[in-house]
Amino acid sequence: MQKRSRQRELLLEILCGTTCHPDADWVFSKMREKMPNVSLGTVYRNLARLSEEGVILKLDVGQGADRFDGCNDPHYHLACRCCGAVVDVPMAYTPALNDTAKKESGCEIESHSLLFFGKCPSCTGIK
Amino acid sequence: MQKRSRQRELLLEILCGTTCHPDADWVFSKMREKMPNVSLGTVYRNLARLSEEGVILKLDVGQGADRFDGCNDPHYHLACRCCGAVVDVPMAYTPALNDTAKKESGCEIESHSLLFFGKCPSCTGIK
DNA sequence: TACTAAAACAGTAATAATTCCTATTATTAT
DNA sequence: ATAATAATAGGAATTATTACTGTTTTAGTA
Repeated sequence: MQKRSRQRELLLEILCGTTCHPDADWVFSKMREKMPNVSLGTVYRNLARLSEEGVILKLDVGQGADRFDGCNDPHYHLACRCCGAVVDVPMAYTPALNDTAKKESGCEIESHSLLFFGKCPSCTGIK
Repeated sequence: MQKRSRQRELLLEILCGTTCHPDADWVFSKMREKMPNVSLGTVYRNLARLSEEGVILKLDVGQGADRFDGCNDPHYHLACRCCGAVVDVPMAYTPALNDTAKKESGCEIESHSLLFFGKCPSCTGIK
């Protein structure tokens, strides 16, 4: 039987209160500000659980730690190669890509992830 | 000044001789069969170098070790959630996705990676 | 409110994947 | 052949994450 925990609720509040797509360590620091004894294991365990439940999204951006997104509508992201930021890309989510892949390959396709690499709004134009 | 090495040449020969999208450790084992003293550091260093040079592709499949592909034409992959295999998805590479993302976000987009999750041909139909 | 079962936690150890370091070896230009 | 330096082998170190264990918290029940 599933039980609530103050730790998980705080985690979700913090994650939903930012748009920075943080990693586990950032969430851990933020949680420590309000709950000084929370442990990193708890952060990882709850991030894993919430993403398995579909409450949050887990983003693998190809290098460094996994990032998480409190907004769970499927959508796409850009990883900035200048500053490392991960930002939302406001283009339509395209489930039809799954159908195309299925038709071409004959495989059962369940989902996809599309990640762009480039420069985020604040780095665009520099370097 | 860049120098050739027998290690790097063997690595490339092995990677181009398989379609299994192996990880560093698999490449290391195969190399050891022909070159028993090769070190894992050398494998990692050359995989990184060759992928930076664009000679091979580095694939991040969301869990476990990075995978590598000796075929460097941009193309898409499926990660099988049953057996862990990574297989090519024979659908057209779509650079237009970059243009769409650019138009919608105003960001500079350099590239994208599209990864499907589902079942590979040998696992399709089971479970 | 008190009691109990088990879910969740804190703190720590362990693991997996990868990178870094240093002395030695191999490659290439002369 | 010699010299300069790129690359290596082997191992240590780092990073991100997971696993373990004894304690605390939660929630159902009396």
